[in-house]
Amino acid sequence: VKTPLKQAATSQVVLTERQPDCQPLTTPPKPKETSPAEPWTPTSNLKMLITAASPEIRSREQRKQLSDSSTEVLQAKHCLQEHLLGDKYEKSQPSRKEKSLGLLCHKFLARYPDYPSAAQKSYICLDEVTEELHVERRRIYDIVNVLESLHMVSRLARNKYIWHGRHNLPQTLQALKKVGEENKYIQQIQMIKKREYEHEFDPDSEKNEETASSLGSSEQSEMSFVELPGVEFHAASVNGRKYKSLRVMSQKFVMLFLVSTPQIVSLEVAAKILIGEDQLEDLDKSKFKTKIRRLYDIANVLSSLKFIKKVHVTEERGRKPAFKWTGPEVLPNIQDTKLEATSTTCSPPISESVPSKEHCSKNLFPSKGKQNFTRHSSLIKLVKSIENDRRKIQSAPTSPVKMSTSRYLFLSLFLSQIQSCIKYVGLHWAILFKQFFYIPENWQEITCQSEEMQMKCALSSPEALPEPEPPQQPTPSQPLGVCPASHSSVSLVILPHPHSGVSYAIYLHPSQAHTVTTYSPGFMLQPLPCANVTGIKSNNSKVLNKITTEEGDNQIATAEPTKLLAAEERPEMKSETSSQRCLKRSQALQENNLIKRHRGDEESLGTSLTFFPSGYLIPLTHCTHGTKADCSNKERAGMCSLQHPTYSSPITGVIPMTASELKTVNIPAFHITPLNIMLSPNSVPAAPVLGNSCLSSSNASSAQNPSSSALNFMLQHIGLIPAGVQVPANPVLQHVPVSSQAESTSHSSGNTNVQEGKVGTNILHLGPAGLKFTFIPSFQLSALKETQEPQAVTESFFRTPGGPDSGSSLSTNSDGTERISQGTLYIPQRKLEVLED
DNA sequence: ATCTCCCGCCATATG
DNA sequence: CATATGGCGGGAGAT
Repeated sequence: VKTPLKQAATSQVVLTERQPDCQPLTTPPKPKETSPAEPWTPTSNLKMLITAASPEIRSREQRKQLSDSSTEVLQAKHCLQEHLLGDKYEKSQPSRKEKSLGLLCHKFLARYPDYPSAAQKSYICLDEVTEELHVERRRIYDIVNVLESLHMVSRLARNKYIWHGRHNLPQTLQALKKVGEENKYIQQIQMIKKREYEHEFDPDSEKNEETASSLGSSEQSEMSFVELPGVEFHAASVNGRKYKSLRVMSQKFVMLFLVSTPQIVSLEVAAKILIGEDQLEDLDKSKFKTKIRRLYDIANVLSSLKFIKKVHVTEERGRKPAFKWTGPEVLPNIQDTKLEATSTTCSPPISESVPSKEHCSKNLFPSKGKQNFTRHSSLIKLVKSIENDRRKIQSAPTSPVKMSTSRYLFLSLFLSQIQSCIKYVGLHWAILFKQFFYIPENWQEITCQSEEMQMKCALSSPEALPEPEPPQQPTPSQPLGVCPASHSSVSLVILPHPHSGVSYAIYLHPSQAHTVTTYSPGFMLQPLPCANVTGIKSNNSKVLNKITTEEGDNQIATAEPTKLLAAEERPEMKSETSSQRCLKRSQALQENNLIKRHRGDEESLGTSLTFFPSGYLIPLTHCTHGTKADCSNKERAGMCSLQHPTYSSPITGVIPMTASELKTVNIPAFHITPLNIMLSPNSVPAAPVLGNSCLSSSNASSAQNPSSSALNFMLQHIGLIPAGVQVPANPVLQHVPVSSQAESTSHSSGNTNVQEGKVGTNILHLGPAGLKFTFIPSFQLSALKETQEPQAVTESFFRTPGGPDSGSSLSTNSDGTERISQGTLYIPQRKLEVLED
């Protein structure tokens, strides 16, 4: 609530901050260096203030309030000075620092609200900005590019950008994190460090090159811009040039933070990784320097955003500049509604969702330009319909479903899938579902609860890979080569939204659509045995140098609770399997041709199927949480964060279970009765080209996001799956004991009789169409069995590489600043507290 | 000396 | 073709 206000105020001040006569637009003469001996006049006082404040500004951003107030003071002084002294006395020479990109960015950001409401859609006119901020255009580009990489702005046209604020942040970061994981950045970092380490003794040989290339070659030769559905680049044509290098670099940089466990990245490492991606081993000195320069540029902007802050890592080599992530924590890939779900009622406030309907669709279809989507109105209708459902349900007396746990879980999961589909997938699918499924009146309610269940399931999977996982010792249960290229034909890129399942994009490679019939990219929620959990404690600390970090600035180390909060949630589940996932990526070229190929394939496929759910985007975020800014606010650490731990970690006791106890949560495979649905060609939406389509992401997605399984389900169901085809179990689950013995069947809408502890084949007759599903579930509810010792798991999670007694990973310097040793798990205090419960 | 990173030339992309 | 973008790296201020 306060944020907006503050912002408004700030922007005002800042806008007027710059003295009109201050400096000519041209670079002021450098001389200055005024007489050192300055009398204690108001002016000198001011100067002091400026010099004193200036350097800290960036770092001080930590404490928003403080910062703002000081800034204002500063500015006030400034004005005062002006009035008093007028022009004769040239104001303090801008002194490089006052022209820093960071400061500039600060001003830039001050002009716009963090969470612009639908109404106040703010456009950014570069001309105005450059003028008002008194800067060269070039600089603005730097800022805007970085912001664009975070989807905080997007280009509309020449000189025109639109401001999104932080609305997209959760999605963006989540997406970036995912991509980062898929990119094996963790390993790459490891490798760089390792090489560095080995270089000490064997400075000459590039023996490790093989290692590098082995990892590097297979890796994505080129990763393009990560887009967000609904925020795509307007000029689709642009999508495939070397351009936006800064943008991409920025994204990658952020990815590094998001994937590394102590969220600290040194410039050196970052630069190397970012370079290494393009040119293999081009230890070109100049190139490196340039990269560093750029990283500084980016870092400055990110700092202004308070996403990172400068620190220093000290190791044998000495003190190296690095940055620490202090931005919003990326939430685990869980369904939305969790927040609501925690409360007794699961239905989100209607008042919020209704008014933003318009906005919703607006965002969905980026307005002008060729409409990439053509079902504007229908989608609105869909949204409306969904909201109506909500309304009904809300008003309706809630009658908690009574059923056995297993059955409940089963059913709720299923319903949840439906819900997800309807919510995210889009009109056609939604219609199909509404048409063919019988959905209980209180399906929402059930679903909400089920999502909680899902979360539990999902969390139960030990996807935690702390920090240094020696690449050479794969965990036994690790599904290596899980995604054969041939099977990766369906590229499913899902960008979930933590709070509200905004903007999901489904990306299907049409040319290979047929292969879908034989492959179900992970049709399970969160499989994976917990075997991994035990293998989590990582060692291999050898490669890691002891690193301590210290606050880059010498600000008072006021124990900022918010900071801790922000930094916490940390030891959350990191997809271990992700590191093993195939990294196949479609080329930009393919992407560019995507649409065309769509057409062609449509024809070639003939009647069999013409359905390319390539991108229905329903930014429900804006619909249901439009005004939830306060919660997702950057300072959200408080309330929201407090809740996250409950879901973000398997060790918080949500599903307390020991590794041995954790069995399987196997989502049923489906036997699908034929269902031929024909969709008119024009029902095929244009494919939103996602800059980055990871073919293997389907696995990742499904593993992390229940919704993806729903999508898979639909893909199959819609007709991509021939009659009677038995969807092959996902390789990931191979080791899972899928018992499919008894077959208790039941007919009647939604009335399965999955019984606790009993596994069986169930057939569901759903809806008037008589759609028949054969479930071959194997629910082993043991997964949900409550354990009495969550603590055990906890400990195994947080064992430090050096051993249980290697000391706390968090210590304090004499000056009160944090000291973080790399190679150990960074366990924020907050987290520990939570865990202690 | 090293860390930072501003400045603005100039190649490209856009319209 | 005129502009808008933005890659790039020299070199200077900050430490």
